[in-house]
Amino acid sequence: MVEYNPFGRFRFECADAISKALSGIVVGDVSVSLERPPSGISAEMAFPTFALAKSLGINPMDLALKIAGGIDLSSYSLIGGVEPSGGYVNFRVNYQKLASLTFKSIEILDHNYGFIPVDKPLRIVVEHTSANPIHPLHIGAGRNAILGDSLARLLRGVGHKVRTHFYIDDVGLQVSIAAYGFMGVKDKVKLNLKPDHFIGLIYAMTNCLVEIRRLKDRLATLKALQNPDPDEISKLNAELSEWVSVAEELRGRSPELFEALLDHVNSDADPLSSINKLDLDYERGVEYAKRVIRELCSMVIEGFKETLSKINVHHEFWDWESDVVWSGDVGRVLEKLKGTGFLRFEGVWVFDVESACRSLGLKKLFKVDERHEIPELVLTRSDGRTLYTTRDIAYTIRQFRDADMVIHVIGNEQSLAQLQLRVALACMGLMDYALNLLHYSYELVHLPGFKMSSRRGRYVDLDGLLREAVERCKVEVLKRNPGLSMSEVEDIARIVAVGAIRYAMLSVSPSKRIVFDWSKILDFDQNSGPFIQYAHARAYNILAKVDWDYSDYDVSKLVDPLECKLILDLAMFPEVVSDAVSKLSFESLCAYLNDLAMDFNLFYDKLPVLKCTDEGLRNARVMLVKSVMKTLRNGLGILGIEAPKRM
RNA sequence: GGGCCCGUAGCUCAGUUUGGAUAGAGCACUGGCCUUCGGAGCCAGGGGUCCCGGGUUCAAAUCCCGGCGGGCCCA
Repeated sequence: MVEYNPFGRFRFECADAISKALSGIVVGDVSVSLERPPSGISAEMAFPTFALAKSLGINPMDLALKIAGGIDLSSYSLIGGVEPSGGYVNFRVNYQKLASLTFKSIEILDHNYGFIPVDKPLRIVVEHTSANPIHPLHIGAGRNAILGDSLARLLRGVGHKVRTHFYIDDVGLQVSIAAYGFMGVKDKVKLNLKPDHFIGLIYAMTNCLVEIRRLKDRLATLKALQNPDPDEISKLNAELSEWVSVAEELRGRSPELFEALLDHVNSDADPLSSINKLDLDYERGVEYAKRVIRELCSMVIEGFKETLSKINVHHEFWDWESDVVWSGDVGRVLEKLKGTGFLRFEGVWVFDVESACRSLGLKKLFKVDERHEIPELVLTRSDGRTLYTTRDIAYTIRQFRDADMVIHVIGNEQSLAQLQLRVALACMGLMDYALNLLHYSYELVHLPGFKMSSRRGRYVDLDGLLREAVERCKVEVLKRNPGLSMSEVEDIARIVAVGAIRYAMLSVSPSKRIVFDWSKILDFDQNSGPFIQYAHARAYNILAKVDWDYSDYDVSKLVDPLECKLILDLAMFPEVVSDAVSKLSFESLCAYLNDLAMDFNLFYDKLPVLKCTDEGLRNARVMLVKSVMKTLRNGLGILGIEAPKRM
């Protein structure tokens, strides 16, 4: 017999036993809510009688006694015992029967163990990472990518049809700044850099030079006045000197590139308007602009793909924001919104989100406090260019073409824009979309000491983080596996490093900001990816030495508390996964896998498998180890962490 | 000024959606285990006004109201 959810089976039996026992005591249905007793209580499931006792006007202890006495254990297979304790009815599980059911289920379900199939599979779009294509992915984008990728793995696991999308934000001023610089140097300077790093440097330098130029021009204009405002002059000077020091920093990274860009900017009478023109031309689809910006973005995206694949992240679709604009979708969205009566024109088009919410009664639907006035959204610039959120409305509608649900994995700072987006959809009569769009919000990664700033070229990039982590792991792998070839060492080190990084990102709630700390990410002790991977490798190596037929195993001999704990852990895995699905979060799953690894290490230390002299017990332990190995592997799979055979 | 998020051991965090028995991990700290299937391991120990104040309840870290502190967004 196969059971997708062995512990759930036990839970069901307990609830059934309670209901049957209650039918002799209470009339009518009572909802039976069971809970896990705290450690220290020797029971696996408990029913608190307090609420029911109160409604019946009797003492909880008496009620618990009465219920426990009314349960006939003979009709249940997994319940090993029942007893009243205070106001609780406590159930003990029959470990041997649970083990038998669990082992068989894991054996047969194998890679699918843990995933209880959903009744109705949905078509779900997960859009994640979507970093600006003008600099390398930094550590914050890494958090986004790892969360989004794991969400996709989790949802696929239980049967949803998931598509992952990367939204290439190639429209907008920042890309135009990078492209402006790129145009001036692309045929002159060749650096031996990964393309995204090369463009990142061009972007930071160009932005810096243009800023300095802008500030100098402003100062000159200001000083030419009759009565210049001294406060403003000193403010501009302060800004200028900050950018000058940024320039020094950047020049040091590549003097050749810096000088070339400096020439380029200096030879232009008005760099800012050149950039604005490029931006406008790109949005209009003018050929030269298309050529240069697409070339630049494609280079960066090649770099992204390389980086992402190293941390086991892959996107199926790469959508260009410009395609949405050029297709006319954005224009149609704007027209449609104008027809709703919630737009007004004051040089630019403004969307009155608050009155839209009020007349359509959206606040309750979107769980926004009625008293909260939602700020309006500016949709266009004065020259007709659209703004980011406007384009995002059109893009979201596209995402829904072939999907029941769309998940946007985007930082917490975008929560207002994402709310305004939902309101816009609702106004356009797309209420289904508005309700099935989920902003999966996460806090950014902070760097102690200074603020990360792509505009200033200051960030911790993912490639660097990974390189550092792999180097650190290589030392450890070499120490433990002296016979391996360098490429094997490299492979294992990469697997472990990625395990460490992904676990570090997934084990804390997305709503908590992460303060970046090398020592924490590279800590391979308990509560880390490598700790779990290590338990897997240990289990694998025991099994690799088993060369006999162990199908004749005797679960009744698994009586040691260490064995029982593992059996319980294994049986509970599917409920942990369901919980992750319903909360869309990974913290409990991480904690579970860490516990399972820890419980396995304990067992490993105390109870021999290969050297066990009792044959039936030895074979049962082999089954236990095998089940642990598969469960660890499946759990790590959700987190996008590989389960190594050695490390 | 308004909104969203966060506040639990020296540090990093689970637990809060759905209230339940003695609030859990890891790191760090102190002391132990190297004749054992891999020591990235295991065992023992100390460490708490669950930010504060009210309220609801048989029962509050958890729910409600009011504050305080930090981050972000809008202005």
